[in-house]
Amino acid sequence: MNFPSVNEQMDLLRRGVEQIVPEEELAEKLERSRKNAQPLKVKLGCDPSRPDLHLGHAVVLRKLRQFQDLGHDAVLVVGDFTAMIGDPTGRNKTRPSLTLEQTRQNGQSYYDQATLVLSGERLEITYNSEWLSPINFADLIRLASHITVARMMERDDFTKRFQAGTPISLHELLYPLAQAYDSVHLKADVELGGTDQTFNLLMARDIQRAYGQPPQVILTTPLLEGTDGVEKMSKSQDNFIALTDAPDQMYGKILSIPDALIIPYFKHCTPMDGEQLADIEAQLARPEVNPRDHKRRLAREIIMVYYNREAAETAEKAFDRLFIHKELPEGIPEYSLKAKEAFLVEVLREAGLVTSNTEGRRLVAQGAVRINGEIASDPNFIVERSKGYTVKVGKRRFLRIV
RNA sequence: GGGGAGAUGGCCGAGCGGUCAAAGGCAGCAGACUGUAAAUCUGCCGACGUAAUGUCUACGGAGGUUCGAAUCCUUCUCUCCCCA
Repeated sequence: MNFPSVNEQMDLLRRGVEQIVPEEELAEKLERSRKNAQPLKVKLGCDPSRPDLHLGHAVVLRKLRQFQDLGHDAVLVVGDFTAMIGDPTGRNKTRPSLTLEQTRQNGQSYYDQATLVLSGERLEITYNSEWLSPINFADLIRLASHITVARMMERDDFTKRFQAGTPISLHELLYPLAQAYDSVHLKADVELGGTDQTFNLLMARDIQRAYGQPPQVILTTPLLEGTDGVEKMSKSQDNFIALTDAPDQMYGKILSIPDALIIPYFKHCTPMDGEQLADIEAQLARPEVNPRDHKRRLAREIIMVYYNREAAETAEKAFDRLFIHKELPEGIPEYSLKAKEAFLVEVLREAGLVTSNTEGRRLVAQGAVRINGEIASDPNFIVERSKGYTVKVGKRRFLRIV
């Protein structure tokens, strides 16, 4: 196996990374791996309770991909066992405990989505129930004995919650230990994670040492802000762009991000290098440049990462038609009336455009519903079969009634 | 082990016997404006209902008092604080 030079590897790996702890150790590990022609084992944990991946996840996945491209081995650890604890980083205290079957399904789905970014080669997927489940109480005591309460409470969100008086269950303290033990079991050389994982990743270093292993190097990637520009991208905030979003959806979502996110998104979601980024940044600084044009480019670039150039161009055209020229999009879902006639509002609800009849009425009252281009003002409008209607609700919900 | 406080809509948080589908804020949705940006302004924001001073469901769970309870009582579950 031929690895690029250590300097070359470091240059690439450092890019877009928040922190490498400790950097010299990574260089040493790369050096040794090169000398012995032995790839590094790079670990990334994934949460099987939320199997929907978005651009935020892609930041760290892309970093892992770089390791793969350099010739190292990626290990995805599906935290099916730790999911029973629920990562205390999340605010949700109670997570529905998943059955083994569900975690396997989610794990598979995670894998399918992750390979949109990762290479299928040099990729291993593991489930931590495999080694955590057989651990007995004595093992657990031994494991826990290596860490003091004070050390555990250093973790930012534990401290905060403790001070704020919000409950911390004892088992939550075990989460970092469990995750750390994963690294021991796998003999990980490197572990990747978002900056919110820093504590957990560092914990593994201590535990690995306690078990007589060389500690892993940790590499953290920034948390990408969501489309609202305020909160971190997450499904629960509904500010995400899913990896599996259709090109049209991606395009629309990207164009609605605040301007301040243009650079971060270019940086973390596209293959642009430092020079190209600087160039875009310089252009955006000029008053005569409309940020929208760069946003359009950003949208195309991101779509090209997950689809291809044609898809990007098609999405852009569809967008222009819909929002700039205010024409109808292609592929409007159709709904065939079962009865001879029906209340429009009920049809909308059945078609999933609104969640309740009340919401539908409300929207009609607000002038948000158009029938064949005309604002519908009658909440009791009745649609008749075979008349054919094109209905628009709000800006982006369409339905063709036949 | 003892004492005290608390659990309200997606979240935060007011209410403390009727006028409460529950103030206010955030989030969300819609309209205006625009670059589907941000900011701003306006309206909406449990369900059902053509509409109503209408019906149903809802203030941790279960009972009870009352003409009437988010509000009072009993009990259960959960949480926080102080003392030991």
